[in-house]
Amino acid sequence: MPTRVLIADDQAMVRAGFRLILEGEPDIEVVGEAADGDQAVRLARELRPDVTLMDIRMPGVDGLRATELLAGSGVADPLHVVMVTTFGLDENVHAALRAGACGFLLKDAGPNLLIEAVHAAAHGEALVSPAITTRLLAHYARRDPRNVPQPATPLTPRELDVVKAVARGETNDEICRSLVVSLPTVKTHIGAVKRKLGARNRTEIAIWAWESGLAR
Amino acid sequence: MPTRVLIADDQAMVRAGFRLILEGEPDIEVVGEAADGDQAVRLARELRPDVTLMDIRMPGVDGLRATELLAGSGVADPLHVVMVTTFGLDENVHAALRAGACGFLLKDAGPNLLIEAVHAAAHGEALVSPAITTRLLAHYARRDPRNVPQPATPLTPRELDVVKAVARGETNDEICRSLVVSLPTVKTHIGAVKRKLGARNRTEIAIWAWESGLAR
DNA sequence: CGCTGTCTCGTACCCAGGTACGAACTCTCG
DNA sequence: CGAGAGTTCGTACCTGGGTACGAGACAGCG
Repeated sequence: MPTRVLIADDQAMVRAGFRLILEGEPDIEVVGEAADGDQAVRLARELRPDVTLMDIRMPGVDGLRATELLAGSGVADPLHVVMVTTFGLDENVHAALRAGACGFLLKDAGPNLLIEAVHAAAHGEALVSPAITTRLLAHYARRDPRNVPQPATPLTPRELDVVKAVARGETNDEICRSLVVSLPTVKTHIGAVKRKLGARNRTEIAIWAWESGLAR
Repeated sequence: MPTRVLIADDQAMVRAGFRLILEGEPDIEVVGEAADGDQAVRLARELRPDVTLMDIRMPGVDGLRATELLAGSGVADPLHVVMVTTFGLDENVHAALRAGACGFLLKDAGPNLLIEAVHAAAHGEALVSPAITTRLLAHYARRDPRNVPQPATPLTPRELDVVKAVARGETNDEICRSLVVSLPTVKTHIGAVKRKLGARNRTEIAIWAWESGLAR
């Protein structure tokens, strides 16, 4: 059975273009079109498409809000919305993800990516425009735990325990209770960790834990 | 002028498949094939392709190492390597990005994505397989600063300054010097911040700063 | 004008955090 | 078995962090 797609965009020409591209595919079927967010939500509830192509900028209820509404109302569960927009502003990407979108395309992406994005979304996977992916990767790489300096002598298991506790903001007293040891023991461990990491206080230990991906 | 592509994969069938797919495109030209990492590096230096499709698993020098070598030797500047692999293990993605890769494809991706990935890489952009993108996005969304509870009463500019300093691991003494105020002032501000954030100590302030995206 | 909020500084006190020893016990490993 | 590493605990001491006051200077605002 084909993937059923709903197209939501305020420009009729864009909708027609999308429909033309998608209907060239045998396993994709366009089941409806919406011209604004309100209509998109209503049609999604009625038609239950597998995938919704949603423009961000639309009159009245915009694409982000519409996606939030769909996510909130339990329709389309799980939600397979591919956001489509002309500009790839970071805030939009953030907002789209938060709204539960599954994919993010720029309109200059070309037909192939559109088709692939629909296929991916149908499986619950996500395809993101290359231009945006580049920034996403930069974001990912910058926070690469491997870029964080590792201690010369590795931390022992017990020391890792106290580091995690410190990174949760626990006091020494809380740590000694959660690890079921005495207070001097906690202090000993923290002292060792400080020496190994070159940290000057517990806050620097917490920072290291976050940067290195220990705390999450 | 067409995009010149080098294919590096130890399996002849895979290379032939890639070549077939890519040569169907008018603006893509396959200029060479390599069967291992060593050969890939030598050919890349010699042929100067616009884009290199690089398998991760290859005998001898693997794709990751080869990419590192290319990045280090100044060849292909900027580096346009699309990693190709059968499995999308997180560590591979991480390592590939660190090595300077520009794109990451699973071999089950289909011809369209391969072509689009080459086009994207030629422009310095990145295309990532949907299956991997999904995890990448989860990573991105989980650290969304908007998910962090914001204080009821907003922090004043000066308070934000001390929060940032705390999140850098500075002591009160260092803060009062870097902000050019007295020590009691710093303590006053930190006290106010603690009340507003509901933090019990400076470490929790630092944690909040990292979660909310203030500290980077 | 007086009110309010912010930023600033001071003094005094308390305690959690950090340092510096020493010393058991339990492992593993050569 | 002896050596070393890791974990545990103790005691003593000092400093930095945190709290509780009060108060002056300055800005914007009704």
